[in-house]
Amino acid sequence: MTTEERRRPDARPRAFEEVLARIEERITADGLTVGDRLPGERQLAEQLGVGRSSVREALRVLETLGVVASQAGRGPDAGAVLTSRPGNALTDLLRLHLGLATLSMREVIDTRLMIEQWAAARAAAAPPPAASTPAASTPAASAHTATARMAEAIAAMDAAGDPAEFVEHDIAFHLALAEAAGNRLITAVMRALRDALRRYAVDAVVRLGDTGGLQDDHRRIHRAIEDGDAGAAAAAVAEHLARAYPESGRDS
Amino acid sequence: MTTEERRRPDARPRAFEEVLARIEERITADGLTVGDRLPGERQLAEQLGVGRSSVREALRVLETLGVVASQAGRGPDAGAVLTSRPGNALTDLLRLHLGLATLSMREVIDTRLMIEQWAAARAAAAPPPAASTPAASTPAASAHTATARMAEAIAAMDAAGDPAEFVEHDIAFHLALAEAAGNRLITAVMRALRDALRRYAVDAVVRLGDTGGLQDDHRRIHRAIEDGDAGAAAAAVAEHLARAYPESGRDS
DNA sequence: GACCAAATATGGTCAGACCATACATCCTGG
DNA sequence: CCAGGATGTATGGTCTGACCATATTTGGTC
Repeated sequence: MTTEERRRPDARPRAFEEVLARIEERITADGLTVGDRLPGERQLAEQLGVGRSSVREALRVLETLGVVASQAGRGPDAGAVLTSRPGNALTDLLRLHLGLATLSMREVIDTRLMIEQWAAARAAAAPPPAASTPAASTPAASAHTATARMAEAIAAMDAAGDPAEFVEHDIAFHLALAEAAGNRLITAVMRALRDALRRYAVDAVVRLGDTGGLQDDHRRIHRAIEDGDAGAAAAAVAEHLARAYPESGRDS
Repeated sequence: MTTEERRRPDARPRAFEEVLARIEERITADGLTVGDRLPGERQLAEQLGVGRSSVREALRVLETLGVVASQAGRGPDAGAVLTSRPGNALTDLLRLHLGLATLSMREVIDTRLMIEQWAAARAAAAPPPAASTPAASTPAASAHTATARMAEAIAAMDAAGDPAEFVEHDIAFHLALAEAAGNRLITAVMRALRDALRRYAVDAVVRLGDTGGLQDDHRRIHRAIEDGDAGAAAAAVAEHLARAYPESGRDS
């Protein structure tokens, strides 16, 4: 009975939390968006009546959450700039909690299965609306629709020389699949899941030996999406994941 | 072309990043787990050859990710203790990126739909294995299986006096639904989604006026899960979410 | 033995200093 | 007038040292 509700439910907020709240307030109130700059650390400290270290801790939190990125030096790009990188936070979150055994590999794999089935069905049901993703997600993909990148990834996997290389393109394939659904939140989660499973995936490929079956699955998924057959797409994904992760990860 | 790849891809790591790596290394290497204590900030600083402020920034990051919790004072519970609260990080992540317009409400709602359909089907397919959740998720739920809590939430919604109260129990219902699937990662994501949508949900209830339809849905979902009918459970969830969020959230 | 006061360990915060970096500015030479 | 380098300066990154707040531990006192 010693450790019972040991949080800080009340407790007056710490200085950096106040800074955090004020910065967030400023973001929503002033309508700040990606690319805008925050005041310098010293200036912010003075404005909010706190020490610079408290400001720094708040900025560190925001950086962890993928909301700001700091750059030293001078000029338009220096200082704390608002960004939008939720992916790193999710990746760190998964890695650390997997390390702490808070999450099991099985749970991560099941989550991935859920996302991919959903994304495949969704991508098949809704054809790419002209310019793929509306907002800034992957600025590099202009003429590249997600399905086209899936096809490229399949070809690259055919040409891959070793398991590690195969997995890299496999990651690209499944990421493109998630992006095809056009949901940035799910894309970010998918990216984090794949990062967490990267090593695991290499082992799986090595264990299988032959990647022919996997490639057959990939082609079937791709075709089902292009044909607009949501049911077939989801089924193909389920088969594929079952082949890649056959009941493994029964730990915990 | 001014802002092109402005990250810090190389750049020698900052001190707090080194601290972060060493702490994570220690966690995995020494097999530290929830409840274990880290050395004090001063001691850690000396061990790693950095200033205390760098240690503090690293701890702030870990706290943001829900891996440690710090407590002042003295005694067994003081200091930085390893915890496991991935939920807060996800909630903050969603809230901030919604504020930055990196994510749209529609994307969040669609993600929620995906999770609930999956969870309902999963919960229906796999009956509760005796003691619901194995690890520490909601320590209060000992004799309470997830489905039992769903029934309780339905009753509480019937008795609710105002929309805010109704939504609170609605949240409990949907959280129990997610927990019924027995995946802690998905439960954590679901909790974050609901927190992000809380205000939105109240508006939706007020707009609907009558909560009878929602309650019918809730009962149908609950019954389908108890009957083990995965298809009916998923369909009921889809209908329910369509009723609650009818094409709204078309922003961005 | 019970109770209260002092010591102490811990995180929280601040102030100031210095370094590294990278753009801005100015000065010089052609 | 322009090109190029030297200097200036604003920014984040880091350390040191100090002090405060809190909560346990310790020890003294009745």
